[in-house]
Order: sequence, then C-alpha cells, then structure tokens
Amino acid sequence: MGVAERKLREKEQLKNLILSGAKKLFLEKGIEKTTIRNIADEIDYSIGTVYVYFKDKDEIFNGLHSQGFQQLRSLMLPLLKVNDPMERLKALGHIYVDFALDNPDMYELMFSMKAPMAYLEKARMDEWNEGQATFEILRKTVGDCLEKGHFQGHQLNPLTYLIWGTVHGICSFNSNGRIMCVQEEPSEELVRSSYEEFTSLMERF
Amino acid sequence: MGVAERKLREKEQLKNLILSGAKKLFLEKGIEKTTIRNIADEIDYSIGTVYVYFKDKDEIFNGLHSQGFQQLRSLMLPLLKVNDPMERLKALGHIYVDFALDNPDMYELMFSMKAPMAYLEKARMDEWNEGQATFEILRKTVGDCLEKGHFQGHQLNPLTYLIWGTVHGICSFNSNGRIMCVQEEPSEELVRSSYEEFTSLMERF
DNA sequence: TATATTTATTGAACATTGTTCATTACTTTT
DNA sequence: AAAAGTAATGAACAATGTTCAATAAATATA
Repeated sequence: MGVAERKLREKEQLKNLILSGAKKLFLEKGIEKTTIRNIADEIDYSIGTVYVYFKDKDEIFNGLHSQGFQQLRSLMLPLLKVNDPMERLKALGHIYVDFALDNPDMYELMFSMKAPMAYLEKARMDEWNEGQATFEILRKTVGDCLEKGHFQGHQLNPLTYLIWGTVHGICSFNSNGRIMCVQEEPSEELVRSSYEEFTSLMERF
Repeated sequence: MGVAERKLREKEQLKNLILSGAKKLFLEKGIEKTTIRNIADEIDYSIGTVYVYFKDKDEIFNGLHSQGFQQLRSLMLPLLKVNDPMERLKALGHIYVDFALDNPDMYELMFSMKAPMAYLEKARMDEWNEGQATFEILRKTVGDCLEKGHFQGHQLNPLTYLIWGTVHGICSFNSNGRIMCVQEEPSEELVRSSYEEFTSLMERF
C-alpha cells in the first residue's frame, strides 16, 4: 500500500511546513508576538489545521526546540574527531558561543523559555533526550580531559555541569538582554572576550 | 500642606500593595498564570485601579524585578566588610547561589524573563541601574582580587562578566528546568557542588 | 455648612489570543 | 457512481490585557 505511506509522508511534510512557518515568524517578529493565526496565515492553512498537527502551542515550541538541538548537535559532532580532549573542549565551547550569538532567539527558546519543557511535562515525557545527548558529548570530553590529567581533584558531573553552566551563563546574558551593565563594548565582543578568559583559565589545568 | 503629602504616601502604599499581591500570586501559582484580574481580586481592588498605578503588566513585572534586585543587593552589601577579596568573592557567590535556589521564581523574573527589560525599553530608560549596581559590587571585588595578584594576566571586565556568567549559568539551569540531564542527584545538590568546583578552581589563582 | 471642583475608583466593553468542534470538502475504497 | 473515510475549515468560546466613560469619594471654596 503506497497510499498510506504517501499520506504519512504528507503528514510529516505539513508538520514541517508548520514548524518552518513558525520559525520564520519567530525570527522575523519575535517569539512572543507570533500567534497561531499568524503561523496559519504564513503557510496558507487555517487555524484548525495547525491544531490537527499540533496539540497546542507548546508542542510547536517543543518542535522547534528539538530542531534547535539537532542543529547544535550537528555542529558539535564533527569536533569529536579532535583527539586532544582539551582542544576539543575549547572547540566545543567556541561552537556553542557562535551558535548562541548567531541565533539568539533560538537560543532563548532552547535554554530559557518554559514552554518547550512544559510540553514535555504535559506529555509525561520525563526525559529530555536532546539536552541529555548534548550533555553527553560534553561529559565525554571532560572525562577524557580528566583521564589525561587535567582538572585534577575535580568530579566529572559537577565539573561538566560547571563548564556548560559557564558557557551558557555568558551566552544567556546576551540573548535575554541582561548585558547592558557593561556598556563600553558591544555585547557580542564581551561574550567572546569572556569566553577567551575562560579558555585561558582552563588551559592552565 | 500635609494633604498632598499624605496622598503621595497613600499612592505609594497602594502601589506596594499591588506589587505584594502580585508577588504572592507569582509564588503561589506561578508567574505565567497570574493575571491582572487575579491581582486585583487578591487585594480587593478593581482591574481599573491596577491600571491607574501601573501603565501595563510589564511595569508590574519590572516593579518586582527591582524589588528582587534590592533584596539581593541587601544580602550582598554586608559582605563588603570581608577584607580578603578572594574570600569576599567566594562569599558573594555563595549568597547569590543561595538566593537563586531559595527564590527560583524571583530569579527567573530577574534574569530570564523578557518583560521587565521590555518595560525599560518602552519607557526609554536605556539604563538598567539595578543590574549595574549589582555588577559594580562584583567588579569592585574582582578588581581587588586582581590588585592582590589573583587572576594574573586577565582583564577586569571580561573576567567579572565571566564570573557572574558562571554563577548565573549554574543557577539558571535550575530555575528554568534544564537540569534534568544529570539525574542521579537532586538538582539543588548539583548546583551547590558545581559552585564548590568553581570556588576550588578560583582558589588556585 | 452647602456647593463646586478635583481626585480616585470602578467595571462594562473591546481587541486579541489559544483552543474546540460541528460542518464542509476532498480522497479513497467499494 | 455511491459510500466510507480522511483532511481542512473557520465560526464560536473562554480567558486575557487594556481602555475609558461613568460613578463615588475627598477636598477646596463660598
């Protein structure tokens, strides 16, 4: 039966169309100001259709949230080839900072907004696979660093969490508008130079 | 004229009453689910009255945002007495982490939500005084550390920003629900142990 | 004190949102 | 060609932020 398969494919396509319309509007006019009606208009479907393919708005948020993590992951995976773990760690952070600066709205959706996580809770999915997968890449690298004698006397989990937290922290101030407190330089510069401070700190271990 | 003064005082009081009602509901049922009608009900005034005292909902968010920074600041100021700057730095971070863990909703309002900053922009107040003031406490302390020979070869601004970013990063994962990726331990423990990792890293400089 | 004026409070009404669901249009099967 | 099944629709509903003419209360004036 090719029909059933085609229908499945079409369903998937329309789901993606809705997501891409949503993403376009998110980037154009901001996440908060994008409504279901806007999304429906954008892709020339009715409101009701959107609700056939997505249970509610949070599920749309979650869909884009997932896409964002896939994108970030695909940027990170090639770096697993870097043999020296400290170099790999620094490169991972660099990619991460670039991603956050290039995609502040996506970054906000992925790491600040409640909605995507609220959907996971509603859907009783207590696991956040995308986050976990990304975390694993980092943990593996930090583990390799420990094995090579870096960060002596530190524990894997809290250290990994600390490193992610650090890079996330300097990025998130940028994406959520809390960076004005040091106004002498443009905020992107401040984020990058802070990350440089961080890598030069890590190098000593 | 005592009347005008009394009226001013009463105005201030009602403003505070609205804010405290809002805060109560925020903590009770979450920020997102608190409506203007709820706030008005809570304090036995009408919707309209709320709008006499606050231009819009963002201004209420901003009011609580300010109160949060005042509270955090008042927790930090006593630590300026600590003479050794590295000890002071660690103590400041500790206070900060405690505040974030004890007040996750307030923390989210202060450092993640768009609304309070959106209000500043709307009101054409390009300065974020509360944030700046808090940042200054930290910058002063980091500056003292540099003078005493810590963090050699690092620059004041990016380093200060990095340190704030680090502590904020590990806290924010907790308040915005992105901490599930390491599930072996309760999230509060992970935040605290990560902060310990951080202080023990800093101590070496 | 009685009246006029200013100030404070109100809540009905509006626009916009997320969401639902009976109805319509279209596809596939018989 | 008709029946059965699937997909798409948009009017309708409830809830929200917001406004504003009308009301009530407080103050100033005579």
